[in-house]
Amino acid sequence: MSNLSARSEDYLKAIFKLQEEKKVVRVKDLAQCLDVRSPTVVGVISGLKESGLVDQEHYGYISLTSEGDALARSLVQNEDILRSFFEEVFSLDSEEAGLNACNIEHYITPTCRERLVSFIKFLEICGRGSPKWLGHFRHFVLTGEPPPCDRCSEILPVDEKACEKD
Amino acid sequence: MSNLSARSEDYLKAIFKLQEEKKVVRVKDLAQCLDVRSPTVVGVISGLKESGLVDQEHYGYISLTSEGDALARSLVQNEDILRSFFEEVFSLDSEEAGLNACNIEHYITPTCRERLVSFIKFLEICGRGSPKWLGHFRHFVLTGEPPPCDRCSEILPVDEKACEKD
DNA sequence: TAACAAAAATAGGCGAGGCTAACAATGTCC
DNA sequence: GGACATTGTTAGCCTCGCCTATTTTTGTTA
Repeated sequence: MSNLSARSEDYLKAIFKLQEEKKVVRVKDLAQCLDVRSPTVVGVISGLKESGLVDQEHYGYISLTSEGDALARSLVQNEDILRSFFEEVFSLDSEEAGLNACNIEHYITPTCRERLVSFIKFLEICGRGSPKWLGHFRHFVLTGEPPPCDRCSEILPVDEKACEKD
Repeated sequence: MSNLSARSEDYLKAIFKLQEEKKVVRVKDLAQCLDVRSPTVVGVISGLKESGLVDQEHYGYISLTSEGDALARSLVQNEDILRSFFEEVFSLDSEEAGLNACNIEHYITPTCRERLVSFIKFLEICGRGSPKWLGHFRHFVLTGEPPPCDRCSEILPVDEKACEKD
């Protein structure tokens, strides 16, 4: 995808996010954010500098090159798509959705990503973000009770209508 | 999850799968399957032996201990769940679904896995594997045309019924 | 401005998971 | 049973991403 290791992508994403919220990014911030020690950051950053994705002057702040920014932005975007999916469809809480999204983001193929986007868009179109069947699924997850559409598709048109109201 | 690196999990899964189809597993088979050289396999396997997950006598065949077998089975099962999801819900072709599943399997949290299982079960219950909305989604993915349920939920009960027939 | 605190960089080490080249064991076939 | 091909192992090296200990630079403050 990006020719970078998963870990380097993590560093790039972290820089991007920190830049948004803090304006300047220091080695120390990154270390804290990624839960590693400063020398580790220095090492990885030096690789990203060589790849032309990151700028930093000696003992100075860290920033993304335009190339690095574009890449980081797309990675973060992928992560956001995944998080939305996990939150909205799978009803994971924000933290767990984020964890899954962050870890998985490196590995999904472009088509898979595209399908995720489509799926979320589909939800929007077909039920303003939450079509009926999704409510049924959430109910199923929480209670284990089979969804009402079960009955619908087995019995009468009358009941189908009832289900739709559900 | 398993306290093992993602890569070690790959080796374990590969042994499990090869064992199913070939009965005996050799270093060479694993090397081919994982696209690495024999010495690499020997190195990783030696770690798995120390962890008590794999058995092998000197210059002999490789097999899973009962512990290794149990672990590998659960990993492969997770992978299968993901593949089903990608194939059935996202309409990815078999190969791409497998690729995503294999790469992602290491990273999903237990709750996320559970939701995947629930989701697939939900599809089974609510439409014998393929409820109407899923057909609509597939159509949406292929053509970009908005799903009919869009119209349904905006207009009249009569049309709702029409949608259900769709 | 000199001293000290904070942050970044360097030096050097470690384990995982790759590799090649060389060597050892095993199996097969005349 | 000896020769040779196949396969597994060992040795030794590399990169990545992590670490601790130490040094260098920068910033602050008396």
